[in-house]
Amino acid sequence: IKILLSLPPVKTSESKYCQCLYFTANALARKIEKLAQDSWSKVDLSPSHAYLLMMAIEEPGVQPSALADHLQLQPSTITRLIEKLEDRKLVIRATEGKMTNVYPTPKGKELLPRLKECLNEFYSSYAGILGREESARLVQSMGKVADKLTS
Amino acid sequence: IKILLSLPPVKTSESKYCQCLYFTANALARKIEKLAQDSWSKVDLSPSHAYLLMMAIEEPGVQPSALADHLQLQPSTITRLIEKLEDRKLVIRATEGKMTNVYPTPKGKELLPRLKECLNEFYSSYAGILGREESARLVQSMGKVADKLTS
DNA sequence: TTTAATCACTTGTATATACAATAATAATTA
DNA sequence: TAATTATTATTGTATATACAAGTGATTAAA
Repeated sequence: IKILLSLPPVKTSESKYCQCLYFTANALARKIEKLAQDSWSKVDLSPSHAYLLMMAIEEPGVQPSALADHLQLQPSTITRLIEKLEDRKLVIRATEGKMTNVYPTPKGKELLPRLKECLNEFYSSYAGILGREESARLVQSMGKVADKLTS
Repeated sequence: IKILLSLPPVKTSESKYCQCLYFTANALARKIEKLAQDSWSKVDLSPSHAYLLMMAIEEPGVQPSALADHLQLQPSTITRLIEKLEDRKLVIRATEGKMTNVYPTPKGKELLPRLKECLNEFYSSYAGILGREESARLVQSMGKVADKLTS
């Protein structure tokens, strides 16, 4: 007789090194990344690309340095993200002197309603699992901790 | 007169999208990753390589699948990590049929005391910033959340 | 007992991100 | 005003990880 065991995945909290912030933080980030990717797959963008595009729509002409600050990524990463969005004709860059401004194209702006849908879907997908309260609490405390670690 | 402003970095909790679990979790994970990398740079290993090596020392003959479970990484990632440790003569693989066993080499075992030092340094580095209590609480709640997201 | 399914791992390739070095421009200082 | 320094962004390269497809080895099914 074949027993379909289908072992449940090892829980993060039961992993041998679960008490280590390193694994826990990374494992959590990867799971959230996956949730987010699923939500934004409908517009065929990675979460980071989608957020960047949304920022460019909300604040046309936003500069890479500001994007780097808000998205908490390095400038070089921002350059790479913009390049891809430019390839897809969703934004354009206007360089003037040492400054660069990023503007959404009409095609990019058209995408806004769908982007918002994805955002809502993503929020719901974790709020639905964790509850609104716990989600908010977690985000808050992770934010505070991240700040403390910036020393 | 030159004013040395040296602007403080934008705080995670003040970022435009700070309320979004996506950025917060990723930003936190990246900061912790960096702390961990600093701690293990003394043995010239990435945190993941170091943990894998420690597991192989603690449990000689451990299999890639078990490593994947405990380190919460995909099997292919484990293969890559082992390859590098093998290149550096810190572990060896013994393949028997479809199974593979990973053993530390003498050179790998010698490294154990230094690995433990790094581990302690890493723990101290965040416990020193966050406090033991808060660290433990955070790890716990992140672990619980990660489990809930595995659905 | 041959065939099919499953398992344990590996390989090829892709993504997300970073660091270090560079270029171009702008702002300070001498 | 010429020389130096700082700022903004980009490029080349590297790391950490994943997914999907592939390879043997084993187990189950026909």
